[in-house]
Amino acid sequence: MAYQAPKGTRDVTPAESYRWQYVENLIRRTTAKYGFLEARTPVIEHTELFLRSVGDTTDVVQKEMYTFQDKGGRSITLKPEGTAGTVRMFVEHGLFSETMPLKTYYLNCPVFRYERPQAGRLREHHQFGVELFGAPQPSADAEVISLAYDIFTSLGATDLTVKLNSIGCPKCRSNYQTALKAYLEQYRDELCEDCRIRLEKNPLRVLDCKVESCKKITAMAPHTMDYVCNECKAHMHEVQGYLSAVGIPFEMDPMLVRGLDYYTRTVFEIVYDAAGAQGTLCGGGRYDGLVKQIGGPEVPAVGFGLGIERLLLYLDQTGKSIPEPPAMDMLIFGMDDAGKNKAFQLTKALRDAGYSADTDHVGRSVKANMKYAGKSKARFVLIIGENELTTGIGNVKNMETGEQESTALSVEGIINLIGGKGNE
RNA sequence: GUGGGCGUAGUUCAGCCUGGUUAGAAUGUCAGAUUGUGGCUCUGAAGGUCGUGGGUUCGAAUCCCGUCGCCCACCCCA
Repeated sequence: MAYQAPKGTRDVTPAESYRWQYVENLIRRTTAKYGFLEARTPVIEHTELFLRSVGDTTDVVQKEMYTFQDKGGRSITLKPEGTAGTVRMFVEHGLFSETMPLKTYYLNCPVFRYERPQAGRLREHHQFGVELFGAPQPSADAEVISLAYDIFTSLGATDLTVKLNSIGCPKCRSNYQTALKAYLEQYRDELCEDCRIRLEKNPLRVLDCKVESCKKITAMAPHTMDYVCNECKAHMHEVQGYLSAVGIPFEMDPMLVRGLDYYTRTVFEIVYDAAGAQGTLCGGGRYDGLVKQIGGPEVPAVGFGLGIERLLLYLDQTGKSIPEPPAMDMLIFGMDDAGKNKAFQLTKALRDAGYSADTDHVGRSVKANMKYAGKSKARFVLIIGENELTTGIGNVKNMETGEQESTALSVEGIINLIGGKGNE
C-alpha cells in the first residue's frame, strides 16, 4: 500500500458520512433549542495558551500535544481540547462586555493528542462541546448537563450514567488536598509507582488510578464533598436539585476528578459500560477561574466536550441504529445517444424541481442499470429509448412495487407520477 | 511510555503448527443466462510482488532474525 492515513487518524468514507451528519444535525437542532450559537476557532493555537489553561502538569500537556515551531519561530500546538481556544476567543474579542450569559458551542472540532490509539481513542478525533460564559448559578451547570443528556436520549440512549462530583474552589480545594495527602501518606508503600509520583505532584489524580491495590486504598479515602466549603457544597446541592427537577438521573462519584486543571466546583462525566475501556462519552465541568487565567476579567463558565467518534462507536456497540439516508428519487437512463441526452436533460429538470435524480455515466446496459437502481435503492426508474423518443411517452417504474405507469416525457408528467420527494 | 495479538484478493478470512504442482473461500465488482427492465438463482471474468528486507533450504505464504504497519489493553482522556 502506497500511503496510509497517519496512525490514529481515520477517514470518514462517503458510505458512512451520513451517520456523522445525522448526529451533527441532531446536535445543531438541540443546541438551537437551548440558545447556543456556534463558534469556530483555529485548529492551531499558541502553545502557551494550553500551558496556561489545561495545565502544565497534566498528561495532556506534558506528553500528548502536537507541538511544533512555525517558520517564524513561534511555538504552535494543534489543539488538544476545545475549551482553551474558545476561551481565548471570548477574551480576545471582548465578548465579556456583551450581555451575559454567552452560550456557544463548537462542532466537529478536530482535536489532537499524541497517544497510543485503541478502541475509542484516536490521535485525531472530533469534538462537540459547549461553553456557557458568565453564569455563576448552579442552574447553568445543570443546563449544560441537560443539553448533553438530551442529545444522548434523542439518540436512543437509556443505558448512560451521569457521574457528578465537586472538586471545590481554589480556596477549599487545598483543604481537601492536604487531607487526602495525609491519608494517602499512610499507605505510601502500598501505592503503585505512578501513584507515589502523583502523591507529590497532584494527589487528586490518585483517585483516578485503576490499579486494584490503589483502588482499595482510595475507596476509604476522604471525599471531596466532605471538605469543600459551604458555598461549594451548596452549589453542588443546587445542581443536584435542578437535575432532579428535570428528571435527569445522576450518581455522585467521589473518585471523579478529571485530568484538566482548569475545573472548579462541578465536574461530571456521562459514561456507559463499554466493551473496551473507553466508556466516557462526555466530560466537563465548571471553570470559573479560566477566563481570568488567560487574560480576561473574572467570568465564571461551565461546559463540556463530547467525542463524536466515541459517540458513534457507542451507538454501534449498543446496537442503536441511525436512520438510513433518503433514497434517490429517480434514475433516468437513455439507451442511445438521443435517449441519453433526453435523460440528462430530464435529470437536471427534476433536480431543479427539488428532487434527487441521477443518470448513467458509465455506459451500462439496460439490465445493468436496473440492477444498479435496485442496489442503490432508487425509488423510481425511467428508461428512454427510441420508442419513448418517437412517442414522447415513457414508463416510470416504481422499484418497490415493480409496477410501471406511462407518462409524457416531461418533468411535470414525471412528478405527477412519483409524487413527493424521498427526503420529505 | 509499558504489555499482548495480528499483517494473505476491494472487504472478512482459510492455508502456516507437520515447507513441495498454476495460493483458496465468502462477499463485493464486472459480464452473461435469446430480442429494451432490478431484487432470488446459475455461469463466467477480473482482482494477490502472501507488509517489507535478509537468512535457512534443492524448494518458503509456511521455519528463523530484523524492520515497518495495524489492532487490543495499561496509562490518560472524548
